[in-house]
Amino acid sequence: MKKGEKLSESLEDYLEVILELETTRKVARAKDIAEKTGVKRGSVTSALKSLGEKKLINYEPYSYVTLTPEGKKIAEGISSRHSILKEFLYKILQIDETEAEATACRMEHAVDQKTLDRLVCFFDFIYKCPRLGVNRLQAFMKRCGKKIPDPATCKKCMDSSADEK
Amino acid sequence: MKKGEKLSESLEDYLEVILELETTRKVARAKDIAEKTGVKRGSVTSALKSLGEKKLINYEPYSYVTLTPEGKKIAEGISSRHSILKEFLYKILQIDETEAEATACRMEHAVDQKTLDRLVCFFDFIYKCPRLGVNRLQAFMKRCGKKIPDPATCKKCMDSSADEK
DNA sequence: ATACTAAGTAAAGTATGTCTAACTTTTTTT
DNA sequence: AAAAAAAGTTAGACATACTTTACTTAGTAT
Repeated sequence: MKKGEKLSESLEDYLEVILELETTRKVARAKDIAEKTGVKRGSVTSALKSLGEKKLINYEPYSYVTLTPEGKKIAEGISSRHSILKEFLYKILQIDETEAEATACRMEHAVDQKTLDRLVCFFDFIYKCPRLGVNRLQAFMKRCGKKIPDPATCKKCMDSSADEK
Repeated sequence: MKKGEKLSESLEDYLEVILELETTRKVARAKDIAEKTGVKRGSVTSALKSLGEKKLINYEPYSYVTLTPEGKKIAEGISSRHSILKEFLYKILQIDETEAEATACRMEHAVDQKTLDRLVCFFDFIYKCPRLGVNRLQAFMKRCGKKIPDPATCKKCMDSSADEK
């Protein structure tokens, strides 16, 4: 698996699921992979063969699979993308958790490393800038679309202490 | 084209490009579509047939194509997703324009309407909240990863007027 | 230990979406 | 108006990724 070649979204999903299963149940079995990814068992076999050829998993027919170091690195990368995106959707945009989860799943294949780095940096600002106050943003997002603060509200807010709710 | 069925990423891309060509050159021709999408002419023909069957474009062999009202609605939706995502990447995360463009292209197929609505709402806060001051956030993002403000800097910022650079 | 059941695999079929190469239609040039 | 060029189409091939059905292997229970 050369660095230049990039995995299909489908194979990325398999790796992510395998990592999750390895973590929660020690080993990943085809049946569980099928359930988690929502595909049939037969499809899993093909995917595992493909991942095995790419040296991303240790695959022996009729046995459970484990990630190779290379595969694990990739899986962890995807998982990290997922978490960061979900955090943005859930914590910043205040989208409900289930939906945030699903959208993060779709987005995780589309973002590159730079965007993620920037997102993390962005979180840093949002969470730490005392002038902003993350609660203030979150409160605004929660009533998103309902009403935009009028100038008077803004003035009041400006005069208040930064750390308050 | 029922509301429930959703287009493949590929077909979404074609619609988006067709809209763009209709806008900039009045009509969309297969050759231009091929260039914009980066596929060969033969592939475009197949895609156009498929879009034609779905009543999203008016397709007659050997003629240029136009979007049906339904197709236009979808294309505009995708285009809007693209713009909003690009704005987030470019204006907020301060990713350079070319890269923001490319990433938005990949992400536009993954986000749903709710996420977009929230993003727009989020922009509203970021741009309008005088306490935050969008310039402050942008300045922070520009030097992203270089250094995080120390408490002293924060204090100084808190004491300064909100609208300053 | 054998028979049963659950899990895994294999093969054949479907659907997308791409390419190439040959062919047809349209447009342009002369 | 005929020839040449450009644009569009068709057909066959390939890759991915999925399903279904039938078969094989592994694990469990008696």
